[in-house]
Amino acid sequence: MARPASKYPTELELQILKVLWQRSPLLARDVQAALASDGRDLARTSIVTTLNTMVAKKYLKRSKQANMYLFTPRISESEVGDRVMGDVVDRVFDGSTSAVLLKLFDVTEIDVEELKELRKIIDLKLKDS
Amino acid sequence: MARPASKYPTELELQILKVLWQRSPLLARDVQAALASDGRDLARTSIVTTLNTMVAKKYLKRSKQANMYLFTPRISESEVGDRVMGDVVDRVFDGSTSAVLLKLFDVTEIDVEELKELRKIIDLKLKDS
DNA sequence: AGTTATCGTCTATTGAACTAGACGAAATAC
DNA sequence: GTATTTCGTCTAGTTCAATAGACGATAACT
Repeated sequence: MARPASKYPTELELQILKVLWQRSPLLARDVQAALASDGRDLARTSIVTTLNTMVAKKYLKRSKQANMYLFTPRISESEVGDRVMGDVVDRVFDGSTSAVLLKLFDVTEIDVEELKELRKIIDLKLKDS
Repeated sequence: MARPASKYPTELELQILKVLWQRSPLLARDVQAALASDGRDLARTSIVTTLNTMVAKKYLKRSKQANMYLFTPRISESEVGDRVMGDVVDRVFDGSTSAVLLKLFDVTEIDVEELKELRKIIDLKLKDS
């Protein structure tokens, strides 16, 4: 009942993770500054509150440095990608990988280089099997 | 501000849409029955409330039939796919289509037939450009 | 030493999603 | 013709995410 907790990082959490994936560990204030320079201007306490819930969710870990805390990711960018794609594939596209691929081709612009790269990957996969 | 509204159908909304994409228009009670047989057993009023918010969001339209309402999707399966993939690509994968593709290959099982199919699509795309 | 800035914790508000009960109107059953 | 079922609307409670203020402790500046 009630609104369910999201299965993977929310919007703000993802923004924070992106900052920390680039440089970590960081102090809350540095995270705040980074988000601010990305146009998301939040009060210090908003950041701190969110960082702490992310620690509770195991997205981050926290370590004391003198009298303040440093935050480090506990979940990798790749792991988040896995979870999100996994969920989208099976909840939105009913588990059909090819449906997702077709949609991708449909929705986005892919340049020739990427297409060639992709064909290489496919050929490799085909050899494997 | 508070938690923002989701950009595309939520979990329950998606389940309802899937029902209606298969057969529509339907009465609230039929939607309820369909969800129940998928293991999601909700009170009638829960379904009705949700259907009405979906009408407000323009995901559905409602038409009176005698003394009750029939519900029909106003958004297609393909459109939802577009929105979800679009958001995932640019929010989670920073707009990198190839990153998404690699992740897909990584996360899911793709059989040989699908791979061949996909290569055809790529070759076609390459000819186009 | 006294003022100012900085940290962390705790408390609080708002809005969305999820869920369902109360209630009256209308249709159906007996 | 009364009783029961079926609808729709309205109201309401719960949880989570997002946001931030109040407040006390501590550190830094002057």
